[in-house]
Amino acid sequence: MARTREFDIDQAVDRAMDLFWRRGYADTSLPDLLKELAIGSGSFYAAFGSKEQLYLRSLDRYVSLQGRDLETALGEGGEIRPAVRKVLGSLVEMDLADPARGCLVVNTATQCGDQPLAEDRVTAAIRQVESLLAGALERAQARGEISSEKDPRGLARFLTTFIQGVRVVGQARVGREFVEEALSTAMRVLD
Amino acid sequence: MARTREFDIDQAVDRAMDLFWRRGYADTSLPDLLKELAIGSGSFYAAFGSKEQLYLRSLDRYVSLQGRDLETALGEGGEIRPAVRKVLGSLVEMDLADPARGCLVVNTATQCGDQPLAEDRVTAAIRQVESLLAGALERAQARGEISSEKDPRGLARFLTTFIQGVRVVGQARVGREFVEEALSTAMRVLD
DNA sequence: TTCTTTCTGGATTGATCAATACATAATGAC
DNA sequence: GTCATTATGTATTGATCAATCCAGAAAGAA
Repeated sequence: MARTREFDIDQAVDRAMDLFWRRGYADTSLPDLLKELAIGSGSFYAAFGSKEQLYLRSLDRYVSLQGRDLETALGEGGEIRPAVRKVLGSLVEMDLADPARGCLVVNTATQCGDQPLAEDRVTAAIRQVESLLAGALERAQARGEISSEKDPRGLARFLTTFIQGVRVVGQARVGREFVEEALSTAMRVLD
Repeated sequence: MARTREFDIDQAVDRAMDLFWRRGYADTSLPDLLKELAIGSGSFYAAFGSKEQLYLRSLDRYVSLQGRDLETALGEGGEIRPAVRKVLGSLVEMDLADPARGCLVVNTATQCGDQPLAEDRVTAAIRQVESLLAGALERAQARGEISSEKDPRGLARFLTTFIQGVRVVGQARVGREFVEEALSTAMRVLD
């Protein structure tokens, strides 16, 4: 039998995700990654194939975690309006706490202009957010929290787009008040 | 006296802006720039100092052009609602026509995480959009097009944030219908 | 133990990067 | 024409990049 791997692959992906998130694809060099993961280049290529493949894997991990969080926030059985408000508010808090990060999906969308594999993942991630929101809005409408005249899909698409805007403006360091006012105004489309 | 420059600096900045816009900062190499501008490296460094300086100059040019367009679209004396709708719609058309481009300001915000000079320009660009929108909304409110109960600044900040979201989602290739529905829903905050 | 297999990490590869050096060309002042 | 000055483009620099090579180490099977 062969020698066993000395590091945990999933944990390494998490660390790589964090580094790519903070510094972007181009500004994260292979030496940076090797140092962060505390492995040598032989182990790196044996485990991940290439920098690009690890990036895609990190992105998948990010989308998975993000989706789980959103699903939890929207599925707790509470009212839809405070739930959505809380989701938006937590994005603002994240941006204020660490403006350099932003959203890995948004960063990928604007950085990897012609990488088909990355593009597909970005599209899927946006669709995932739309889908989770639409489901929650439909359930809220069935419960009578949202007027039956409203279109849950349109609302979901609006919120999905607005969320991406929040992630961008959050990186622009315009201050809490700016984003909070935008957020409060956006919430009115649910009325 | 000295030899005269054989190329037009402003035109070169425009071309560089276009290239940076399409390919991003990291993926635009110096040879790429030299080929696009049709100059040698000597001329390049004499005229622009460095790749980074030319990028900042290109970004300034972009923000200036963008601001002028927005000012024109909002200042033509027409009604505010069709004007805003037209601004948003033209962004959608741009994204559909050339999804790889997106918005140079958004791309800068998400790519240059720790470049103070770029950060300041991003912040200023967002504030510029906010300011132009707030002015137009105030004028519309004075004209009675917008309820006096509404807060123009809050509306402007909302629209500014939403616009950034449109630019991101436009790059995500989710299709025209998605963005159009988001846009129609967003317009309802002006009612 | 001996063998096969896989992991490990330092050394190395060739490519490419942004930026500089430098010889030459062009310009107007004199 | 002569000269000082600046533009131009090629050749070159040293650094850094992602990726590969390879000798040695660790593991279980026999």
